[in-house]
Amino acid sequence: MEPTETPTSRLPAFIREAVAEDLKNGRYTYVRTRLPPEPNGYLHIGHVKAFLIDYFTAKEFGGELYLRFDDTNPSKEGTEYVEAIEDDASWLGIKWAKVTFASDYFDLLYDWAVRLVKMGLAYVDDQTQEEMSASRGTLPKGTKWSETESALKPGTDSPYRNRPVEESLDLLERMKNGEFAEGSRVLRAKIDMANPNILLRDPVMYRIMHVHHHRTGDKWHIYPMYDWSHGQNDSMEGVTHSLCSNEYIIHRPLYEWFLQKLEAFPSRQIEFSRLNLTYAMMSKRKVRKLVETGIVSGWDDPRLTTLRGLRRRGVPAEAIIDFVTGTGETKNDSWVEMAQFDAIIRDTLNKIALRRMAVLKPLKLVIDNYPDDLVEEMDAVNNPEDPSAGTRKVPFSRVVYIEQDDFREVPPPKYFRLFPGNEVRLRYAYLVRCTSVVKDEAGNVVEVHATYDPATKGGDAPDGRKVKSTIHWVSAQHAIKAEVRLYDRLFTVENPDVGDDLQSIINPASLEVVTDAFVEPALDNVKAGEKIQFERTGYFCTDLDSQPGKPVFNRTVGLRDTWAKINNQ
RNA sequence: UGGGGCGUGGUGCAAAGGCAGCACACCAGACUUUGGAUCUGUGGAUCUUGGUUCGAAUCCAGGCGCCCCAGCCA
Repeated sequence: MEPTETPTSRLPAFIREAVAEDLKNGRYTYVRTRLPPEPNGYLHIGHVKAFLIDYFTAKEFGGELYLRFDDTNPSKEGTEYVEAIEDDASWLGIKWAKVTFASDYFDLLYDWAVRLVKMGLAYVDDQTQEEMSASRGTLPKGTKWSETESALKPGTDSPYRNRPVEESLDLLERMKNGEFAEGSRVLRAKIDMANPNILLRDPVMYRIMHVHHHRTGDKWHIYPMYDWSHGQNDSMEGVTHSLCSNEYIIHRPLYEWFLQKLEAFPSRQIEFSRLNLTYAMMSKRKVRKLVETGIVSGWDDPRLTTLRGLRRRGVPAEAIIDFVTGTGETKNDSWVEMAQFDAIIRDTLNKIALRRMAVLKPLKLVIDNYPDDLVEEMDAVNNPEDPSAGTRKVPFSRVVYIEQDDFREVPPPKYFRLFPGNEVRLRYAYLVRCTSVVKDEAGNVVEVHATYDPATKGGDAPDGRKVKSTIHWVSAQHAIKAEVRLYDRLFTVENPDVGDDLQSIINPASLEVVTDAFVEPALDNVKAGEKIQFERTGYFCTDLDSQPGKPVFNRTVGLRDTWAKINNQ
């Protein structure tokens, strides 16, 4: 029996310790976490870390997880994203106790805001956006922090800051009812315009938006800001631990201020560092631009690190989870190398992918002494890593296709594959020796001739002689034509999130479409999403574009290629 | 002359005052019916200065570096 993995190995130590301590000292008697995606785009690998931490924290402590959509900005959000996010998260294997929405709490949240106004802790401000920005006591955009001493400068109070409570109450009600134009007024918390933490300089709670909401329709004309929603929703739902990325550290004092003033259930915010992956684009805005400008084929383009893209490329959910949890979670800013992700994908696929033979760049090999009309069924292993995957028959005949790369008329040093006079093994078939080549007028090799040793059926020589190389092949008369999409990294730079000229950082070789590959007959009827290893080439996955008799394969990741390294030296 | 966070090989993570270890990457070799997988080995790190201590990556003080914050985004 395999030892089952302890759930503790999936959680960052500092979070586990903090939660355990809260339980031990009675701060909480149970654990509840929440997953707070904004339904304004598709999930990418950067989100997975937060998902997993929330999920495993709840799981490890016998608590529960809520999936709560942060739908506080209807101008950017929509139902299609809600469905896609639920679908992607389910695919990852994440389970939640229930689905909620920030908008479920709009009524209660409004009541809480009224309470704060009545307590003299919030007020309606009539300043323009520019006035507010100027009075915050900071410098215009573009100024470097270090270039100024004015960052010290406290903000100045709004002229509306001390208006009567009754007046604020009336204006807030009318804001809610849609009586005022967008941008004309906001509700602000009354905290401290001189606070060194800018978020505490009377933050905006509600802004006016005459926008249709995908769940509440036209009921509301004001919508809450993140800071005046997230913590309150956590509290309303009885969330104990609100886990988020480091960028929210400076929001924590505000998070706590609201809950203390309202004497509400004291949810606790704990932060961790977000996942940065080299060569991956994490900015939703920029990914959207890639999709909209047609640089990629859609949100599920296999070159994207969206969950949908990874899924279509053939990356198993298990590999994503192992990768993200395996990178370890700390508060350190970090950049994980894409190579590490590739290694885990290979590792996962190595155990489960069925082996098949496929020739991507075909070269005809004629075995002159093999009978013209003979076809033999060769026994081939489906997965050497997993005997239970069984074997299959592969037809062999006089003319086969081999990879162009597996033949050189003039072999470079350390090249062990086919060249005139050399003997190699055709995998699971025979030892063959190259006898001659046929060239076209331009001098290109278009056909290779060889002879086979009938005593070596299956690949072993009775006299015990060894060959240095085994190459794969597909019988020409049995071959199935296939399209193969060779994906490579989308960007030429490690951090594609900086800069705005997308076109200049796109890897022109990120997709090579091979339309006339040949694959063995066993690949005729594979269902979409099937994980296959093309022997000696890489891991592939059948694409949803596959048609009967015309399969399409995506390269998930190449095999580790020692020859490529030798070749480069 | 603002506030906050973070500093361990190339990258990511361990080591909770006691031999600085693991994975990926890199290099060398063994084995191999995938130049895959597997196995073995090499090289390489505690930001810095001082202090406490028999002993410091770990504790203390100063310095340095990187990151986040001035949306009516989340």
